[in-house]
Amino acid sequence: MYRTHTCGELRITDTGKKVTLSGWILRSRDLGGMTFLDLRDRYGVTQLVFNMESNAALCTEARKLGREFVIQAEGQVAERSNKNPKMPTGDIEIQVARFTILNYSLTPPFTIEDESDGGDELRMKYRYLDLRRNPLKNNLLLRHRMAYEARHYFNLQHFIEVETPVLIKSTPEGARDFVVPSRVNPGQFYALPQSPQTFKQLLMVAGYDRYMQIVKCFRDEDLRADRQPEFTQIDCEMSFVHQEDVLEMFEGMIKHLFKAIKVVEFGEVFPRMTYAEAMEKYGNDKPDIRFGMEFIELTGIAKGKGFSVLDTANYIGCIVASGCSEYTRKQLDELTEFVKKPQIGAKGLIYIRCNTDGTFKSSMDKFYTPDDLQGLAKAAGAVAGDLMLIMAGEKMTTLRALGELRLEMGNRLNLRSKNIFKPLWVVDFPLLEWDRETKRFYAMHHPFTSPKTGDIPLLDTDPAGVRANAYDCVINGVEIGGGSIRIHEEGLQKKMFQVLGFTDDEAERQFGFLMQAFRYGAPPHGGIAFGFDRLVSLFAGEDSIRDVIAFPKNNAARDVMADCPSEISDVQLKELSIRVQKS
RNA sequence: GGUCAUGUAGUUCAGCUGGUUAGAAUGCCGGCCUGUCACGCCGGAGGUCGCGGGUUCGAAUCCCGUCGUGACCGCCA
Repeated sequence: MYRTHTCGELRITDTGKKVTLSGWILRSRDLGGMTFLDLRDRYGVTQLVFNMESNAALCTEARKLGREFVIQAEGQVAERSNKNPKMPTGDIEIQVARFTILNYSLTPPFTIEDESDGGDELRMKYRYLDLRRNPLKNNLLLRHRMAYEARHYFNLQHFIEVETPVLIKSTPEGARDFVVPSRVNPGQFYALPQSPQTFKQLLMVAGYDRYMQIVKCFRDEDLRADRQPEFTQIDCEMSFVHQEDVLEMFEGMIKHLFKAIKVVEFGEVFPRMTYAEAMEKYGNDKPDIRFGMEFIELTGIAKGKGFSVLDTANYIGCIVASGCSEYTRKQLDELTEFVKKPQIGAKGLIYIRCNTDGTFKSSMDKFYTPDDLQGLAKAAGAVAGDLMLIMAGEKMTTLRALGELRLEMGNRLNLRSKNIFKPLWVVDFPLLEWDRETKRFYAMHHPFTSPKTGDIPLLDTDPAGVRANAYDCVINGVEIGGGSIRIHEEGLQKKMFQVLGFTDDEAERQFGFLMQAFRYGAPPHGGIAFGFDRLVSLFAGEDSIRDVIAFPKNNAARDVMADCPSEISDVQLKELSIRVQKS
């Protein structure tokens, strides 16, 4: 028997017990006459004590143990004369009678402590050592509990988890597919699923009614802090539901997780905001509503003073930063630089200081009298002590830029606390998006999303104006999940493919099996998929989903620990009938 | 594909406008220490300054290229 107890469970009430513990040496403190070792396992840390007086030979041996050696120690639980209130086991220690080295360890390249001295790159290379640290361990435990609680909720709601295939048919729509060559079908490829979309719809056709799956999905696109090539979704689908039924069910799941894991309760239903409203007020389809600072449009009243920047703009909007009228020239310059970054691309930034003495100071004083400025301030609801930040230009571009500025101000003013959670549903997304490069419409969500019934006639006259039965769950400015009510009639689905520029042949070749299934009694259905990694990182307060994934890929989609991807042998290539172009 | 940042002991970093032997902390090794818990004290080892080229009397420092890493834009139905 390697252990009778874990390193996290012994307390003062266990004093006197003979116990055996196994674990890793966290650190040792050699005081000469006595030596203390901190023994760590998944459950905690327990202090082992060795004394020269009582057992010189053993104590001498214990001094030689290095960091991260794996040992098994037998001894008696004793009350400490000097207790350590900082650790749960701090009232006791083990007076070791005997120990065995189960394994040696090289000195780890960084310290296995909460505040490690290791950099990102190194910790990624030795991920298994990094995972020994509490922050990552706690994240993985949190992840486990969240998956467990999600399944618990869905089980109570009569959902069943069904596994869908990982080797599936490639389709050109949407993200780039990862492909897998088929050995027995030379020259042909599977794709890894970007999501189990078609399969969950087929499960609805099959009558399974309420489906969920915590499932790996794959997208061969560039990475971000919140994007990995393989990621996990909580994928769900329901039959005989309208949009409201779906929102209610999955809002319930989110609320359950918050209640069970974070002990946070939301009294009322999550706010609903249309896509149009989100863009108008926040310049963003995933607004962070932990703070206000909503846009105020000034297009109608700010023009006509001879300031060409405003006069030629088809949109003028502002945000009001309360209490920021004292911003220095340097701070204003920084904000201007911020919006002029190529990623944001604004031409400039106009400010109006609403001074506490009732006067106004603006970067456009040359064109606007104090009365004019007062008028603008009044329209924006700015009061003495506030700073108005104004942007103008082409409407969509300006809204987006103002949205970025709003988030930046939120950061600067510490309005984005990680301990506050503000969820909402963004609804009524456009069905289609025009792509300038390929000169065609793409489905904003996916091609199976149903249009709002009233907007169906617009499919022929004004496709861009068609709204979809599509919704996103947004928390703190993070898109946590998205879904839609699907098309379940063959006719409408055909129409949709037509609008997307598919010929009947192409539609048949790529989605024939789904279209065929729809001919056999597809029920009305809809669903949603949550980004599980993002949800966990939100709960964990982490900025990157890498911190909640056991073995993530780096920026360049590489596993630096395993050095993957890597080349394969000529034999493998030949078997797969693949020839690699040497560059 | 693009923009920005970054690369210096095992590790995390400092090293100003170019100037003699490249520093600190931590880790590691050795010594001392009987109540530590980030133990303490003393001593020691450890660096081709990512790589290649250039400018210069002289380059960790300036320039060009390249590679690695990170953030973002494009991309992500």
